[in-house]
Amino acid sequence: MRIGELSRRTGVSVPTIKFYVREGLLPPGRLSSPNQAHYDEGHERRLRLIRTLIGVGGLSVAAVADVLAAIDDPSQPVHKVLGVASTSIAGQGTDDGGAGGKARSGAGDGSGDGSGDGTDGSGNGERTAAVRAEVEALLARRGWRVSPHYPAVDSLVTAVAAMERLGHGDLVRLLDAYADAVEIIARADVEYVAERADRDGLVETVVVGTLLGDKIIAALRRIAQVDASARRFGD
Amino acid sequence: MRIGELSRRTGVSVPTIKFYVREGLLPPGRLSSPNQAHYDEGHERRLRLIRTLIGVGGLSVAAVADVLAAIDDPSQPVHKVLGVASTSIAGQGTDDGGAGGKARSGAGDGSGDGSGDGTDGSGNGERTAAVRAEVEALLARRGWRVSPHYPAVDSLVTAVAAMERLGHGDLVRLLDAYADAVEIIARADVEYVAERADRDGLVETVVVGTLLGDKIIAALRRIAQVDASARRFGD
DNA sequence: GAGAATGGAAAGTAGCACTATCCACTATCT
DNA sequence: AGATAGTGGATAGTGCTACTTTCCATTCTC
Repeated sequence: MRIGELSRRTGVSVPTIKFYVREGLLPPGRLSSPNQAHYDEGHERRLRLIRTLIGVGGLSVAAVADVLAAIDDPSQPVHKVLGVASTSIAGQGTDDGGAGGKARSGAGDGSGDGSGDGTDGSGNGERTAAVRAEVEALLARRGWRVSPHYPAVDSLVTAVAAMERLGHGDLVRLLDAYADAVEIIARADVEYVAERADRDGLVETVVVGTLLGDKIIAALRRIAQVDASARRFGD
Repeated sequence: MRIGELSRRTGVSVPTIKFYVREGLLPPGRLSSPNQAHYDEGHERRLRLIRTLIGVGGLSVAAVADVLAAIDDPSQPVHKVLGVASTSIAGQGTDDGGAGGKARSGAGDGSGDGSGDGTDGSGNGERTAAVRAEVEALLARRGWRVSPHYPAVDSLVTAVAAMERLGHGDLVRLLDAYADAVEIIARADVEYVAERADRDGLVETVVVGTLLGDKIIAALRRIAQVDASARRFGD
């Protein structure tokens, strides 16, 4: 098929498709003449994936490029790809919290206010270190064997530290219940992956399952909260 | 304190603070003279919350404005605020999936591409309806009593539909395990809220706990996946 | 009373995700 | 063979968001 049909089938405009090709999200079509290219269902599939990652997954175009590059690289082990996917998600949402002053720009900065300590938000550095220790204690308590450099550990530390900074440190008590719950989820995730021997598109499945899975879990939590609340306090 | 100190304490630049005041995220300081205003710890607290919502929570400035307005309105029941928070999160991530073409704008919409069906991506409308039925069956099976108009239900439907569209409909089988897990989480959440009688700042706690809680749960899931995977397949 | 800080308004900027416009072709219909 | 629509490739432009910069007439602080 040619670009027009690809556009019609996916609902993505022709200029946008061209844009994705330029950005390296979508491989170019196969040229049959200097200005005539053909696209196949692989392109269509990929394009749908891109739109979902951007639209439902909330990733930026650059993040999608990273994720897709990792998916396409057959030498990447699955967990590495997942790492890329996690940090790509995180890239648009897990950062800062009241320290330096820049959250989205990232131009020159150069550690402008690198005063020894104290002058800033609220002795941020040591706080984060304390939280990190707390988190590592949790992992040890759980017997979860994971490298402390795994990006998700950083996300966890960032989020917990943010809670404490806001004066909601009490919420940390919920972490053990969350860990219980998450074990169930992770077991199901891994079980699902384990039972399909076909490695074809497995990496994509993992990425989709993880990214969209997060959205699903968040939505289910809201719904379950409503129900639990109704149950606890009577209708 | 004056704006300079507020800035120093929180690490947010003076112009940015002014910007937040203009946008209605932060109430203006109390004027003592025509050009001299005072800010208190309430402002500081609020400013930290804003930065966290934007930075860690990934909300847009407009979404933060909505959430804060809901938090501040004492006539809003907690679940309504949560609804606003959910949709504010969703606003930057749960939409589209391959149909209309715009994903981030959201200006006038008015159900723009209401073509009967077919011409578009892949008979999207009926698919979504089927998914919705599936989701409602899940809720019924679980005995979760929640209005089907609750925004989280829409998010859930959107995410599941996106999975199916990508050819990963199999993943839906994980939903029951997720539901089990999420019940644990929601019970803990509600329990936590229930045991603090002080309604002071309770709404804020719920919002923070929900928004940051999602990040925490996602991070924990990644970590637990790594562990479960190692356990399943041997080191 | 001099220099720094403040409030308020308005204009400017950087990044992002597209979108529009061109151009020289090619495909297809008639 | 000619008209019309579609194509690849490149460059420029658009709209939106989240700030920044620049002003200026005060006001605080030393």
